[in-house]
Amino acid sequence: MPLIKTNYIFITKIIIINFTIMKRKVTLKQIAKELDVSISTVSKSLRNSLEIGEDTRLKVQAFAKFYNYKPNNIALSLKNRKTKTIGIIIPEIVHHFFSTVINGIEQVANENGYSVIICLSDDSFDKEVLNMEMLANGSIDGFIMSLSKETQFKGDFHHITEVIDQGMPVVMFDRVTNEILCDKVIIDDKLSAYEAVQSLIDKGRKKIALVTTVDYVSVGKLRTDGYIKALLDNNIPFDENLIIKIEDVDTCEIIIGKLLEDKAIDAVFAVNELFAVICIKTANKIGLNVPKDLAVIAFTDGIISKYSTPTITTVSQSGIKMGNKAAKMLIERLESEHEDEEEENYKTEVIETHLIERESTS
Amino acid sequence: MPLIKTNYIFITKIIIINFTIMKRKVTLKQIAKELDVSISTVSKSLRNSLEIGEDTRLKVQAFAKFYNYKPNNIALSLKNRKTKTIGIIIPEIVHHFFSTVINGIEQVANENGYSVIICLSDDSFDKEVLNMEMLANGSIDGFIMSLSKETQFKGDFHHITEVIDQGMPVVMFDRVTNEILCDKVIIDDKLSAYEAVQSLIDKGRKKIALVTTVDYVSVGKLRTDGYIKALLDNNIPFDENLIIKIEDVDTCEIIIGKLLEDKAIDAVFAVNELFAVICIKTANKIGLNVPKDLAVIAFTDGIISKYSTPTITTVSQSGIKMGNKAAKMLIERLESEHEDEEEENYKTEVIETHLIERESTS
DNA sequence: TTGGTTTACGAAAACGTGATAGTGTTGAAA
DNA sequence: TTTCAACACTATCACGTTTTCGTAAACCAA
Repeated sequence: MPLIKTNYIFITKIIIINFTIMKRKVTLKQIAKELDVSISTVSKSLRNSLEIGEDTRLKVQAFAKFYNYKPNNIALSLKNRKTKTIGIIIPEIVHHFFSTVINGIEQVANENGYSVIICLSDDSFDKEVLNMEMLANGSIDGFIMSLSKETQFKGDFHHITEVIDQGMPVVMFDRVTNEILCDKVIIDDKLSAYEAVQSLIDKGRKKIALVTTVDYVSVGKLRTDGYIKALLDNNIPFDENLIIKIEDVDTCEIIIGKLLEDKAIDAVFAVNELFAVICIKTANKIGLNVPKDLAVIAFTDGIISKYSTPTITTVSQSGIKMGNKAAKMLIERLESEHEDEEEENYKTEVIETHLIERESTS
Repeated sequence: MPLIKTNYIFITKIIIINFTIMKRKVTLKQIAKELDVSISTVSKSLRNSLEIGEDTRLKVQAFAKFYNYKPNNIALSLKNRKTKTIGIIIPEIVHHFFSTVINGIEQVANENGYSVIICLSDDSFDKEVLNMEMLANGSIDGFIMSLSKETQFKGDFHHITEVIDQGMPVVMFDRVTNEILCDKVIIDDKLSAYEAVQSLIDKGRKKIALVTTVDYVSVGKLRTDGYIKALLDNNIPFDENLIIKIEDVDTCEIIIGKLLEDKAIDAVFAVNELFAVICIKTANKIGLNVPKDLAVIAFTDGIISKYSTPTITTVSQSGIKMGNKAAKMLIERLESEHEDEEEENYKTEVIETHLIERESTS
């Protein structure tokens, strides 16, 4: 039985080596040297190539298994010219929506053997550019990103154009721009806002205020549009004074307080749950009862809405779904790119939203 | 003026090339070919080597700049045997504390030219092992991780020992284990819990309940210990019935409700803010006023505590600081490892906590 | 024996980079 | 004129893989 004999020799050998090269990562070269065969033979054996005789193949496999050989990812990336890694660029991570999207991306990425590498722009244009350049130099196969506020404000997207021109696919989500042609995953911000406001009107609210962001934040603008449209469609006079645009969260309480001095206001539509909860707290302070005197509805369903008192009715945009979709689109493009070069049929996927009714409206 | 002449020729040349090789990433080889010099010359020119004549050097630099040449990260990683990438393994990302830590890690990493690659274990042992194996094959230089619940439950840390044995540094934070020797960043869970409970006692609370996690979650256990010690030190009889261990968040409301039936309970110490806010809501439901009838204090300062009604007094553990520290420790080890091999002086850093007093106690 | 086909393996290239070690030309000192 | 150094550049290797191509040896048929 030659096989057993081989194994025996092989095992004694291992023990000796074990003391010399310790537990450090083994390479094909080391295995080849130890077993006195060529690197090619080792490589082929491990991929079960029929070119290699059974004896050698099994010997190599046993040896590799013992040493827990795993191909070096970096070497593979270099050779294959793909890293199986997705780069994610988002404004911030301590943020329920964004972390949910990451979660969604990671799920799909993992299922398909991809890793995710995350960079934060901190809503800064420069950091966004820097991070993208860093990742674009071979570290990743494609981007999934949401624009920083500053980038949206400046309207400068050259860094994105650049990576796309280099043949690196980009999928944008949530905060997107029309100026870049690429795959996108969004919600219908305008329609969702419209429906939210409509629901307030349906509940008999007459004077609805809007607490939104500054206009250059794309989603803020769109939600504002939806709000206005809902009013007009219901023949409600649209009043500029009922719209406040928050630039700085830290000081918004005062502005909101001023807004609520108008006691005729019986509802507030806020473009995010932070604004909403601040509205509620401010309202409480000046003696208003939510929802009796003031109904509040927020965009983006997060942790705050669920645990605030009263709980807040929200427009839920599933970050998980957006992340899933974005990852799917990116991976699909990455894997298909080999067949047909640059068939630029970019898609924009719209993820459905729905209203989660809670205590703050009723 | 030969320089200008050179530049002229060079520019016209570029335009032609521009049409042929498009905007794709340029390599040293391509530049070398176009300028009819060797790869070494190009490489050296770009690193401003004095070996290369000024003419050639400037020419190459101009060409490279025009084409926006950037060295390929993967090639560099392979060559230098380091990736300048940190692997982060955490249980979940849609979680205020963990995302804060990531933020902290990313800050320091970025400052030092490192990227972060994030994997989620979803509190599953298998996913944790899989992710670590994936990253350990060359993708990263070191790990920063917090153990999954299941890993803590099983007490199986072989995957971590393995990467450490391979010479890959690991820094653990928050959910750590004594069974692994490595750098760690923690807070003094026991002491912090002790102080929180003491503060309740100082405010005259007599019967303090504890809402905690199951024991195998290391931090939950430690915080429980602190709670008990504070009681005993104040000669308050310790009552098993006042401690409830939550396994499943979804059903905890009922258990908490049952606990609060004991009207003598005048304070609750919860090991996280989610438990705390649920306590408050449950208390309100059964007619208790927080903080008058029931004081509530929570571990971990997050978004909920800040915006809940009433706002919640918390023990703040700065995720940012923990992340900063963890990243610093890892990078320090990575950069020093070359000098002295394997000088295993592992440290455990304790990050300070402090009590943030809000409305839920007073 | 010859010619051809398997079998079983090895050599070498390629991915992109940077470092080490050459190499040929020029100029100057001896 | 020889020698040696400075200059300006090139060749080669290594990092760890996979893959293509090549080639001995063995086998088989004619």
